[in-house]
Amino acid sequence: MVFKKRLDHGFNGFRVPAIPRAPRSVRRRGLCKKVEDSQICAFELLASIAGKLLQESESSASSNASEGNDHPASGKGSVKQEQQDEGKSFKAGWIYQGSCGEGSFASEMASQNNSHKCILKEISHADSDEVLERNSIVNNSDCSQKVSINVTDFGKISSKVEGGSTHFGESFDGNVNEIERLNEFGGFKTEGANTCSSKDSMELFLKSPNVIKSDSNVELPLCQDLAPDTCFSRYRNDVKLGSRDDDEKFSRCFKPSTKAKAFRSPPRVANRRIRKLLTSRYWKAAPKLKDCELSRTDGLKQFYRKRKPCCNRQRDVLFKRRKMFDQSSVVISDGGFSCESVSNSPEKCMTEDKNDVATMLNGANGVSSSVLGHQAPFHSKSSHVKFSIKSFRVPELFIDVPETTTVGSLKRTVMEAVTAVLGGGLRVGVLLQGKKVRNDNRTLMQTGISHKDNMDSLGFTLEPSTVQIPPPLCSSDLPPLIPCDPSQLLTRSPANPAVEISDPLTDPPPLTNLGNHVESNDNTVSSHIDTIDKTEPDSKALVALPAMSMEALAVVPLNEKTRHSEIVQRRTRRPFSVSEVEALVHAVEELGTGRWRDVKLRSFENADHRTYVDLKDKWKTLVHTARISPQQRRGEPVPQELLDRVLAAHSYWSQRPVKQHGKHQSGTLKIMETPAADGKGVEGI
DNA sequence: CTTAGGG
DNA sequence: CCCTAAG
Repeated sequence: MVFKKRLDHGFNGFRVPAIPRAPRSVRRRGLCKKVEDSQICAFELLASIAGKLLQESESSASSNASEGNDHPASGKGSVKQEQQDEGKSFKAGWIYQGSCGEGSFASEMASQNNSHKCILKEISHADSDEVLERNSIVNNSDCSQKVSINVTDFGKISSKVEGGSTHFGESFDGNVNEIERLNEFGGFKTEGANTCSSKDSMELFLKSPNVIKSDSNVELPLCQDLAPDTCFSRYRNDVKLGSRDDDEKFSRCFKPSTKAKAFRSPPRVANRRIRKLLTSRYWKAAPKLKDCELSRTDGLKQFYRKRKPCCNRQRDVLFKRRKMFDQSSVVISDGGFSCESVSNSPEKCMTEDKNDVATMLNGANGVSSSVLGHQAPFHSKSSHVKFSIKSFRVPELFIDVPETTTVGSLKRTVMEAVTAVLGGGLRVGVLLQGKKVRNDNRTLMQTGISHKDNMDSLGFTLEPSTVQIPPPLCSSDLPPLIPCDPSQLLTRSPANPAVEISDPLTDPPPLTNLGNHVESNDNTVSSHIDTIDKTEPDSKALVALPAMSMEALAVVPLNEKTRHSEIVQRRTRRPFSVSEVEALVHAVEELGTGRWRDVKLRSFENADHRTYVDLKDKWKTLVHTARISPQQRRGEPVPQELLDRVLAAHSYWSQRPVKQHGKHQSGTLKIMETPAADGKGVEGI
């Protein structure tokens, strides 16, 4: 059974801006081909589901009153109660669903490989149908085969056909167990969660018809209509990172959010603009964190310290958060959920991690919902950081269903998976300038998150909270389960940086909290599995857009820059893949050296992490590499052919300065397939 | 903001 | 990759 690598698909809650990702590493290429269609569908499904969840949460948010009721992750017993108690409260609902979903999901996966009951009523037809059809297309040959749909953090989905015997279920099972064993997956109790719970949860969802329908309708269309294949292909495209075709397709798929970059001419600025637009545009769809007020350092720390008992702590947090929400301000702890676990007693954290997660989710939802309600109040206190989170990406999901399954069951399965992930297996990551901020104990100020600075670079991610297992899974041929999301993508690459980046100085002692493990795992995973595209850190998950009017922050802090120096982290190292090199070489062949910006635009438009300076530097190193003996070369070997081209292009362009108009023209490169037709060439003539 | 180079 | 000087 080969598991295809899942493609990353930028997916933020609802059409969201995707973070550009570079093509995956060559290594994974082979694995990644296949059923992309289904992926898309699944993706869509996922998106729709996420949307539903969000909406539901929003709608019901107002109604939640009971704080004490949440025992989110507590597991089995509490599930039903919660359901009843909190069914109305969207937040609770989320949690509950989440945990239930997971459990059910897991259990089902384990127990029934073949059939999934259609607990869920049909949510949306088009989507599922699509998915099934596509799957069937792929798998049509063998009925016994199973179709696996893998939804990554990014929201990308990859489906695979597994040979006759389906192992997915098995493997999944194993994973689940593993997870349980580790306590990583709070809500992942197979036993506790049974179909019933899942059903219930599903019903809960169904109860809010509006949500469901609207979402599915809304979301699916985006991708389905737009050749999904192509969209995905982009990710796989190893050769050209930024090939226009891909971009175009891509953009088509995700019009609104997708890559702002595609649309922006001047990269960053435009990007920001777009972000803002998007933010406003999707305000409703994607819950935002508005007016999140972060109390600074002291406040945060104390805030945490005060709640030691995990359970209580969680509740308190939730409670406070809700409160905050009500006030139209969200409190974001620097540590975030993971942080809590970290700073406090680890063990407890471990066990209750799930709870935390759930809480977190609730908080998020609550936030968004509340945000919607009160956008106005901006308290611009000098020491507060305000921002909004546009949307979150749904973490990777791995879905395995038999071909013979019904659309309805598929939907249900996806729903459950999504619910499970959202409800129990997520943790929040904070990205600053594309880098993961690992140190939970640092204050925002120390981290460099001040209301005045870096707001644009501030991001949040939702990552699978359960980790530890992932690495093995990933590395092994096991299908990437939820935890393993490379993208990490989350971690995907971008995220990875966290590990490297973490500031040695300030980094609090290795708390070895889940969070840390996770991250490290992610890194590991990503390194093994994918490589490229994970971009940023963005990785994965969700993207938080700073779009808010930071300007609103009136007071300028005195210390704004204060700690910046500390923050300054080196960008994570992202070795160029062969495909990237190929793209670079090709671009340079055509454009010549000295036009790095053009090269960037031409071939790396979508690779946010590659700046023209990076490209220039890479070229520099390539030239050097080409000149040294193969034995002296390090890193991923670059095909000699490319190196030859590098030298040829280098020498060619060295002779004809770009600036020169006439001369180079005549000789124009024979070396290159595509002579510089661009600017200079033309001009020269 | 881009380039070009050194570090 | 970073940093910086120079257009």
